[in-house]
Amino acid sequence: MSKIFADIIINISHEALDRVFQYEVPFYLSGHIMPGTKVIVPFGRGNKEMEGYVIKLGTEANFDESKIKSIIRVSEKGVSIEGKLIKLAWWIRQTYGSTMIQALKTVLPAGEKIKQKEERYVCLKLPKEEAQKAYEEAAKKNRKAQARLLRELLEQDKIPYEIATHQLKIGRPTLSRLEELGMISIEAIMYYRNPLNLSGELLPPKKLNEEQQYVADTFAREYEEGLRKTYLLHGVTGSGKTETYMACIDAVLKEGKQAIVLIPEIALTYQTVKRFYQRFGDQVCIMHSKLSKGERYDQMMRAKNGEANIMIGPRSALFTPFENLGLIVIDEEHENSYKSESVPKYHAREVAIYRAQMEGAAVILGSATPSVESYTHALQGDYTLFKLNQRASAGSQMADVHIVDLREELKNGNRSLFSHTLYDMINDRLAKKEQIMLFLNRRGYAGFVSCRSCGEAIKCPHCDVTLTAHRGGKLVCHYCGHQIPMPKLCPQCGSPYIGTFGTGTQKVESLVQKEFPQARVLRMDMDTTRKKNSYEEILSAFSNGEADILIGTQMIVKGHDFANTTLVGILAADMSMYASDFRSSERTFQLLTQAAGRAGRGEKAGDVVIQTYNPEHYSITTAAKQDYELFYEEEIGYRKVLGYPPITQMMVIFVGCEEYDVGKAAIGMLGRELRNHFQEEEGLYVLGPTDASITKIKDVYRHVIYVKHADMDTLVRVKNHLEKYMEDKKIYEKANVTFDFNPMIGY
DNA sequence: AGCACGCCGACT
DNA sequence: GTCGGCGTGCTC
Repeated sequence: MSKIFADIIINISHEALDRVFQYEVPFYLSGHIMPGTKVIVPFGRGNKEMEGYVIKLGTEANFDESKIKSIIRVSEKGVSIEGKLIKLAWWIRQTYGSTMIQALKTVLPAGEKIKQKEERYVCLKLPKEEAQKAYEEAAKKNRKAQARLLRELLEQDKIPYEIATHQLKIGRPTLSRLEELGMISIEAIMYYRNPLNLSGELLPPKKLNEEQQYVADTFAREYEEGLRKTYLLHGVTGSGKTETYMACIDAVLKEGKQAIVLIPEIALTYQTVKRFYQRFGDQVCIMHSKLSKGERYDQMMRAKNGEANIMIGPRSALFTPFENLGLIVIDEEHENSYKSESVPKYHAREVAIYRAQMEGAAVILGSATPSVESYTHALQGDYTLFKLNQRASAGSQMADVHIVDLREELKNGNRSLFSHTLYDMINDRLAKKEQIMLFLNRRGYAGFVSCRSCGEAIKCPHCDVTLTAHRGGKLVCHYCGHQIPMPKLCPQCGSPYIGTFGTGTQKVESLVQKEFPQARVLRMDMDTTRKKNSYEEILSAFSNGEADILIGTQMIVKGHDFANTTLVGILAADMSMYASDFRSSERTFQLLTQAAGRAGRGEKAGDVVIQTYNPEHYSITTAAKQDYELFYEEEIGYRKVLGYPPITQMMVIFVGCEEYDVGKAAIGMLGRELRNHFQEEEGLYVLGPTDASITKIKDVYRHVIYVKHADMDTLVRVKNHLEKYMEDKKIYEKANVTFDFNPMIGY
């Protein structure tokens, strides 16, 4: 029988965390040891007994076998939260493809070490006179390091650890020796900051309507019975999903458990968080990408120490180290931001369900426009489906939706951005002092520059995309940020007849100002929200009535309720439908539905105008009717016919390389190996290798292979085989290879 | 992080 | 010579 080796991370909060150490698993422990298990191992020259976590088991030794020691025993503490998270990291690594280190970095609380450095101080323990004596003695006896440190400590009795080691050049062993002698102490000063600084009175829960109450009651009953299910809460915009979540969280807290609430980054605003604070007070903590590392660490520690019971945050909050996790809520579960863009490319929904299973927690997914994946699971009975069909606040009703055919407008000689319908309605609302939102789906549409003589669009020299015209005569690449001044002549043929096509938000803004000079206009897009709180500022300015018209991209359709907004104009609804991936119709439907849901949140009725060149496309007609089921039927039909997720599972093998030929050779090898090794595999479908549709980004050439199969397990097997193959052939050294399962973006 | 090793100046 | 302080590097 062959030996079993375990890769182990030693439990020390140092850079050593970046390395794994291999130990042998003695036969009497085999079966007791798996990824996540905390074990005691002999470490270092003195074979000091150290705690470590097992992250992987295998039969191969990657180290001089004679030097490999054995695990002493399983740590009696059992699998703690770190162990669970490490096991989760292992699952993520297996499922999505990445190194263990990459997986660990996504899972373990970031900034642990950084925080310690910031907060650690060297303090003087002796009274002044004794310290003075000690200093003189040290100086006399040639204990230079001690003397340096003591002189400094006599002036200020507390110096940051970093200063001591770097500026005063005191070695770490010296400090610990002095600490042992009782002359100094090394203290980590901990204090928790509350980043939102919300205090004030708690508000009693809002009265739930019948539908909400039914959901909350059913959930609470099943939870008390010990059932841990995944629920899909399909609630129309404005149906009060948040109140319903809070009622469910209440039920979980009553059982002494903790809850994680995932929210898309963009919706994580003061308003949202405030509602949770008002209901649950100090039990709430938040994660936010704009918090500093230290602040984030504080929040994670509060969670770990049981000082907080509810964590609200984006994707990464999923890894909150709660010891007693009882519920994970994913709000707006269809959002793209739940899929990680970097390796490991995990989906928060799938990881949430796995973590919940592992720790005995329930999951609630909520959306007005559930992802096709989740709805399919719900129909199959994997998830329990709840529906909220009514708007929560009485008197608020669904808006009237008008579809305008832009082709007709064009025929009638209207070449402007605004159809007659929209133009009239804007004037009407301006007269009534009601507010208007204009939504432009800018992706792939913002003003690009092309030559009328040769037809060439001006491209970024580093990326295979057209540059976007910005105000002030600059052309900007939205992928790498490259900027050039607007050329006078076509770089291809030298013709002076070059011009801007398409419309960006900046252009819409100036057109609106020209057409409606009396209106006060606010614009919100990537450019105006780059600053720290500008997103909040713009929205609250609009909410306070400081502007009549808000122009923006996707980000204006999420979350916020503006009672006085009675008109939403979608200037060009088609633009997300021609993207190269299979989710484009779904995305269009979601966007339009969410945008339409912005109108008429108050007591006044609202109107939505959708301008489109494809008025008969199902994602537009069904969004206009706010009919999710109808959309779903159409969409799932297409996915079935074309073999796309969730009917068929899909894996993208992506190769990025600065040299085109090297990348092409690498992906060619993968393609051949894939076809050879799996030619017997029933139902496996391979497309490619081929150049990605955007062939170059930031000077990196992109190649892809698409692999499809009905079972995800088969695709994971393919991935595992290729990972091994790449290691053997050293392909990783030549090119960057990543895997993406059921991608959210086109390649 | 802890431990050993090897370097270097001071003192019996 | 040798002792003790100090920095460096390694740990499966």
